[in-house]
Amino acid sequence: MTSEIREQVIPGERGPLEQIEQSIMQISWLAQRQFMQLLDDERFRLTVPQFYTLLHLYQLAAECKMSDLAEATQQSAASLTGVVDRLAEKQLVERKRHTSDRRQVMVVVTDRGRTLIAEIKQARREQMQAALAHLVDQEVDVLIQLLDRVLLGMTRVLEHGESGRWA
Amino acid sequence: MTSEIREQVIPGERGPLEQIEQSIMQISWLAQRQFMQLLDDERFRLTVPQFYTLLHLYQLAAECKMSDLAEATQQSAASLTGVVDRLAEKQLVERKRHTSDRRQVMVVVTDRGRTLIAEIKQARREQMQAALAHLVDQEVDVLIQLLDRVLLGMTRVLEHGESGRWA
DNA sequence: CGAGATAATCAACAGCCTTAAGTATATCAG
DNA sequence: CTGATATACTTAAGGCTGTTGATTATCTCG
Repeated sequence: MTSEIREQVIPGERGPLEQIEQSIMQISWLAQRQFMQLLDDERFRLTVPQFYTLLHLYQLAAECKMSDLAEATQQSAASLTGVVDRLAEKQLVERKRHTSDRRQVMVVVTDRGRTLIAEIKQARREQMQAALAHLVDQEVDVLIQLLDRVLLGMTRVLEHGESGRWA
Repeated sequence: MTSEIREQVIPGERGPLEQIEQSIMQISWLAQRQFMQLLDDERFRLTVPQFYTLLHLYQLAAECKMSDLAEATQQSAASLTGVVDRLAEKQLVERKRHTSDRRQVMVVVTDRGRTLIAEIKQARREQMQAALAHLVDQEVDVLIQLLDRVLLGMTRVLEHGESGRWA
């Protein structure tokens, strides 16, 4: 895996991995904060976990059982119950019982939910456009490819970790 | 600012900006979730906002008044009060009064806090190493540069936004 | 001194997180 | 069929963070 030594751990030294670590941490933090504020807008009135839950259902374009939804969105089942409660109150999703196994609860996004997600994604794209305005097209392409591979690496580590946890 | 039209908004079409938007959103979400679990480890027992607050003080390497800290970490003053309360309980930071202006509260990281941050950064780097193991050195370099520019764009938009908000 | 601005905290309430316990349904051995 | 066990989800309690609006202490300036 680590066939070469990219970084010697000299205190005070900053290796490339540490730089990426810091950049990703900061981008994650800032992106979440800004997104939180965007979602708080009167047009949307969603929280971040609510958005990601709804987004997953939107992208799936099919009904999804609670436990699968919990795993996909990295939330505990107990947490997800509350999130789906609030989404259902707002009529953005609907709960149904699985026909044959009545223990399972299936969740689907409603038309209202689909519309809302589309609006949020549009607003988010405008934010992104402002943040990336100074990158040229070619850089954008490279960035897309690299981000995809980072994402792949992160999800893979997640899957391999014992019961979804790292540490 | 948007001198060229990179993306026509055709519903259902996926332009490059939308791809970056999605990648960054997903990476942010995953990174935060994974980091949350790492911080929950018995060695650390921190929350994400506590970590970022402590990190800022660590990087600053100087005392910082509450309002500056709130702005730097994108938290409301009211929220930050509680976060600093808990960090102080754990003896990771200390509160002091500004000598001349006694309204201001200055916060400093303690030795204990510095040690903890260093340990967390080390653990985080190991996670990152696993996630980025399949990138070659040159890609890592390019990624660093692009992430820096994304970060710059995001912070700049933040600063220009009315009272720190977008939307 | 007194009015107003500024810095931080407090109070009340909602949402999400964790852990542990509880409920309903399914499965399977005897 | 019955009873034990497993599975899927919900509920409950407690802690942390977020919001808004009020409050306290201090500073500044006329």
